[in-house]
Amino acid sequence: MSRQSQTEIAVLGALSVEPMSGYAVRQAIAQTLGHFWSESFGQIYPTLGRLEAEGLVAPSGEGRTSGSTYRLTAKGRRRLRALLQEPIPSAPPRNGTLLRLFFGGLLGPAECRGIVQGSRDRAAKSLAHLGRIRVEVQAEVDAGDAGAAYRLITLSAGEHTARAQLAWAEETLAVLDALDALP
Amino acid sequence: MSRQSQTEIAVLGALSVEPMSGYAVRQAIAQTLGHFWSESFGQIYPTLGRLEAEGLVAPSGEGRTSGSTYRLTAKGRRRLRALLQEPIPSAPPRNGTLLRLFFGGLLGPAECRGIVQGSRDRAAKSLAHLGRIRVEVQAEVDAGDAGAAYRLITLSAGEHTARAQLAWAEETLAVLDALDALP
DNA sequence: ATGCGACCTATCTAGCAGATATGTTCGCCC
DNA sequence: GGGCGAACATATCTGCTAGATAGGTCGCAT
Repeated sequence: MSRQSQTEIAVLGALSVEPMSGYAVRQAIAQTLGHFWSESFGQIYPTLGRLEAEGLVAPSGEGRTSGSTYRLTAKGRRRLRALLQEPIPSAPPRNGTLLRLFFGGLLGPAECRGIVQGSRDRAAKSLAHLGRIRVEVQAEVDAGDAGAAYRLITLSAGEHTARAQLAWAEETLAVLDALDALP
Repeated sequence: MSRQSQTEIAVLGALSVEPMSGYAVRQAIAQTLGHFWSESFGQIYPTLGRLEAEGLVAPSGEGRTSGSTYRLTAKGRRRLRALLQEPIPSAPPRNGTLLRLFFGGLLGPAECRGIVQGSRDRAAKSLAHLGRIRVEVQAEVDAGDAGAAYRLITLSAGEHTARAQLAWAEETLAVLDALDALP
């Protein structure tokens, strides 16, 4: 039961906040879990169908258009809690930037600089973005939202990672300068 | 041509160091690229077959057993250099730890502590492991190995990431303690 | 001599991302 | 009021990918 269930957690989790359509689930995941999770329609719709067949979610006739809206059932909420407790499948690494830099000797310092600068810029952008979200979530914490504290925790993880990436990129640009200058 | 080619880079890159069998390619990737890359046999063997058909790698009758050993051809080396220059596909996020903590309100602080401690322990272990590799690679740098400087760069990235994860975990454990104590 | 562990080559299943196709509904400008 | 574009919504297909599984060879130690 360990394989799969990752998408299920995300979908059930999204619906645990409020009822919504498949489209809205995708939006919610991209916006609020965006910096550490993603789902595609190709996953969401089959998953919703399966979850409905199992009685974990149910249609809830609402929404702007003809689109069907789903809500979490009591059984679905129990299942979500159970899934959250399951062991965490190891995160697959796969960092394209590092793969290229590892063979950087074939490219030379100049080309590598470009790659590292791209990485630094993305980290800086991400850090700024997370900072903007932080003030929103902090406001929710101050307003007494119990779950907001946990959202702050995941936000903090993103910030730590982005700052680490930034620091590494600056350090690496200096190293590449030295490599370019010396030999 | 952007999709795929990620596995090709890793396989061609491994063979650029020295000729080896498919099994050894997997070993090499797991050992030296392990902290930011992975490949499975299910990917490696079909890829090797395709690369051979394209003339990018060629059998080089050697190796301990009946197993065929592959070497990089001149054409393959050119292809690798070209692939390294291609734009980097965005890294898929998917962090199972953060997915669970985001919905941590459903689990409670105690359960979350366990998840975060696991994350902290993995980071500490990783940091120690990377430190051991660092002394080896540093020795290669001192011995005048030109490519070793780039290996040091990717190593440093792993260390930055692991330290960030460690710092976040410590910070988060304190936050969870506070959540547990107050309400 | 056999049994263990390493080396080595596959193949299959299901998860998954991204692209694509198709249609609906809304707000708004002209 | 009619058309246009943006957001909304559902669905499917392709190919990459991880992990499991299964089979086979070889050297060596007990």
